[in-house]
Amino acid sequence: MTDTSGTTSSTRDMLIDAALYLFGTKGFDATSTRAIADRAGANVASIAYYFGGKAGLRQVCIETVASRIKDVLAPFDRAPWPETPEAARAQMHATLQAFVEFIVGAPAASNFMDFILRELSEPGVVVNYLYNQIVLPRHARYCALWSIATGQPAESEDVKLTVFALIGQVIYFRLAGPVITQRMGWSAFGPKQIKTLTRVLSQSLDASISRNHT
Amino acid sequence: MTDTSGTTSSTRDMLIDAALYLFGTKGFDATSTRAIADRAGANVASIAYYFGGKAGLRQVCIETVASRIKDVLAPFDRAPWPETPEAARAQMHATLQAFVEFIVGAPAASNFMDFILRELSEPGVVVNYLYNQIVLPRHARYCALWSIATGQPAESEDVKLTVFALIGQVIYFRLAGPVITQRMGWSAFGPKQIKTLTRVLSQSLDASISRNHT
DNA sequence: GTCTATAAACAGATAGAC
DNA sequence: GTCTATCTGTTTATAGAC
Repeated sequence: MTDTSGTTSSTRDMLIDAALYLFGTKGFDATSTRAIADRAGANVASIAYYFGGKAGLRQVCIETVASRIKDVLAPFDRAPWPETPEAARAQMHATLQAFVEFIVGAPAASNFMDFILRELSEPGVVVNYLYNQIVLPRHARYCALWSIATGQPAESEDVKLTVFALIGQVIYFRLAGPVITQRMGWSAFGPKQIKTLTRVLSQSLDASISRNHT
Repeated sequence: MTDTSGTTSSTRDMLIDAALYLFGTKGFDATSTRAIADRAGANVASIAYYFGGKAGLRQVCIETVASRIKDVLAPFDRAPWPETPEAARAQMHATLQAFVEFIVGAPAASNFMDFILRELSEPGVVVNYLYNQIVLPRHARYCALWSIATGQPAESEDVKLTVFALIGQVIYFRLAGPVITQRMGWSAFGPKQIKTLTRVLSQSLDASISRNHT
């Protein structure tokens, strides 16, 4: 396997993937460096060698996750800016669908969604980094879309809260996944379930936009 | 202070409160038994004496939280069953308002809301206990209310998911509190902010009910 | 019931051979 | 770059005095 990027990073990447999985499923404090090394098929000392220590590995995990999420969301950020309320509404629906598929469905991205949710609950530099890199620019854009669709001022308290509620719904279906699937009688969030969920949330979005449309 | 219940439980209760706070803010694994004992003004060995160990204390915390939450929600569970769509809609609004005040505002209940959210993310016996004691009976009731308000079948997939989305919004505002208050330019979720949030979520609820009302 | 002292296991970090 | 061996501190749990 030749490495065209210029650096040899096989075990380094293995360590990041292992840490992402273990931090996400068990939590940072509950994960030992030995467990990470074992899962990566590497040695304990390699963590200090590559990342300076456990804390450094966590920081690299955060940056990796932020980078990957930005890659996934990039197409939607580059979508042409809508000029009619109908176009704005359509773009919000498309974005919502992508959100649900990515956040709730996440067959491959499962590792770092769990990681993010764990980090989100403890305030600090981590949350601030994710906030500035991911949340704020996206939230501002969706507020602007909402404004175009409804005519309400984009930076009003009501619009900002409404958009947060919209995002929150999706996040919650991921967070409370086990409880929800049990109640629904589902074994997991498969393609069929994601489709149903997307339809329900889309209807709710439509109802809110219509209601607020002047 | 006389104890009419028959058992002396002062230090025991102090330990539970301390554990609830520390497990909730820092997480179970990141909390040492020494930190719990210090905060409770008790000795490390008292944890083993009363609860058998750290794991036993966690289990007692779970049961305590479930019990307190049921006490808070009891008045709403005992509300008279509505007979008209309008009455059902009104009861859903009242319940939503109570939810927001309790879950997001939670000035006193802050300790065990954080605790719950941490436990919620790791599947196992804990989640199952909370699910059967708290989530399932409440969710079923709200589905029935929704059914009365809209005419849709209470146990349909769409209604169940809609009610989960409704609950999820509120939970999310608690979970992502730091990020949201920062974006809103708020210092915290005070009474004024709670009122604004309740109004926005109520409008969203109304829009969905109206849209689905046959 | 409450405490001190300590045991036994485990954590993260590091030194140095190869 | 990767490994073994080890250092140092901290963890939970427990034995036993009072």
